Amino acid sequence: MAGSEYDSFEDDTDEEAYALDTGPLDTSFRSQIPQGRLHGALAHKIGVDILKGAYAPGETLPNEIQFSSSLEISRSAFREAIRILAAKGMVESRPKTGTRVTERKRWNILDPEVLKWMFETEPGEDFIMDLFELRLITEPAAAALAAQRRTDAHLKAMDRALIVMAEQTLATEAGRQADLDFHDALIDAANNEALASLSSSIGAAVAWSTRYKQRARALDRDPVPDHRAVYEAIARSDVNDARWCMEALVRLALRDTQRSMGILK
Amino acid sequence: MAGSEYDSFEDDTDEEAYALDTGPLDTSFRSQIPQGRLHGALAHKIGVDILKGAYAPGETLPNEIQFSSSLEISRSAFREAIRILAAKGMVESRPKTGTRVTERKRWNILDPEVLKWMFETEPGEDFIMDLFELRLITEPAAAALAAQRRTDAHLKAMDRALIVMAEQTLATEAGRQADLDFHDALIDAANNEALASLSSSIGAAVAWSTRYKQRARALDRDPVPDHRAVYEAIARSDVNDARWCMEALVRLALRDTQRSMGILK
DNA sequence: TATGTCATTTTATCAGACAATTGACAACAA
DNA sequence: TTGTTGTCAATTGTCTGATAAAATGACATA
Repeated sequence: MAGSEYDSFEDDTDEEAYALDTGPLDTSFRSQIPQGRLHGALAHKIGVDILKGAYAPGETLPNEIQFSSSLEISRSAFREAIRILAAKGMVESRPKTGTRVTERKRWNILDPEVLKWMFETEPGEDFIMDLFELRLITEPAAAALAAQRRTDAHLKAMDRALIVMAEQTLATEAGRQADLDFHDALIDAANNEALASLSSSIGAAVAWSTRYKQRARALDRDPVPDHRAVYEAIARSDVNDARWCMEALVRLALRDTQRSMGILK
Repeated sequence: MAGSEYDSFEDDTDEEAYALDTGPLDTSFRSQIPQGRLHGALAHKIGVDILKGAYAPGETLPNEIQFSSSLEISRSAFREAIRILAAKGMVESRPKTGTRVTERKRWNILDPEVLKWMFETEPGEDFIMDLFELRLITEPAAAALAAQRRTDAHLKAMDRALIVMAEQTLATEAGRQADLDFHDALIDAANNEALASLSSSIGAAVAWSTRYKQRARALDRDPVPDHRAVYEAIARSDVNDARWCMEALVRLALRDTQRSMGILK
């Protein structure tokens, strides 16, 4: 598993986190150890710029000729990048008028990539609250469904993940992966494709943010007991307790995230 | 408002519903009164084919040269279409290996376009159940939040929409629009951007399906009383009742959808 | 005032070339 | 045998430059 280095969800290296913001018209995204394809890297860059507000909704981008040549990139690669952003609802193109940023309401902010870009831009507190409020709605419900529908295989997978988490902690890549594995197994147990899509999008984005978390300060709290409690409730098929324990878990995660982002002191 | 005819979410005309399925390698999408851009139409076509299972996950599509020339389309337009699908997690390209359909688990099925494509393919009962199960989780929660946070302006907008619904019914475009307006106002009242994104994606797709619904058989049930009950609870700031009424509303919508799709007799 | 025509701007599409990546396999070495 | 290295070929990726089509806004006309 562990994601082929080569897919549309480009694996960002840590270098990127240290990249200087040189404004919307630089070409640094090119020299930054050009990971992945040009169109993907460019979509990423413009997407993040839009999320940062460098281009406001309603604003039209420079036209293809100007923009692509100012970025020293071919029109085709540029257009493919724009196509990606349009597919995520962030821009809209039409002849004569040009390509303009759509109103924020229409952005697919639950798209995994958009969500990841969001967390790269140090999103506002209100957005983080919205996201966790949504998690607070869906995750406990998912846990409740999992408690009803889980099989022994699901329990086994969750248990395995918890063991790895316990010995690796979230400071290691393996530990974070185990955390994801736990949630994946839980979502799989809930047996709802739509819920799974939503949950894995958000989960991945939040997990991504924990990398910054860990960088900022080592977490003092041990995450295993909360997870274990959820596991036990699901193992007992205790629907209400599963719901409740998961709610507690998400609330703790929220606090950790707020703390790491300086919202709580 | 009412969506410019000219955006990446191409407005499909009714003609399309009558288009014959001529298999994956035809070029009919071109002559079908070519609505919108070629890349969008092609992404639509291939996307729907993937959802229908014409291309299975893991399968690699014909290479760019072959595929684009068999469709009598330029490579650039073809590539832009593929870029769109990749942005939605449905395919993955790499040199030498080609472009292959990704595993279903990675598709962004909550993307508004993907969802719309899904409903065009007469999705399976299990998918519809998953989707309504998710609505059953999120919509009552949204109604509860709306009951806490609504302003008089929200109430006014909802009331206006209900009046239009009452006099137009869901058989007219204006009536369906009023239905959407009601839910938009409700979601706006809930004041959660992430929840709004999710809810409007699903809501739009389901509303889209009601067009087929109406075509199949006129709905006997009057939808206004259920909506009115939700409205009143929100107006009273009665959180629990708002949640409960919305749950009832979604359950009724589920029954209608099942009925129209022949799942219930 | 309303309507139709037309020029202009911009994206959309096309064609064809070359570059870069990578998977497969052969050749070779330890 | 086993692992390493190198070569080849297939495919996507990128570039260039040209032409088509769409939509806006100005302008003429009724």
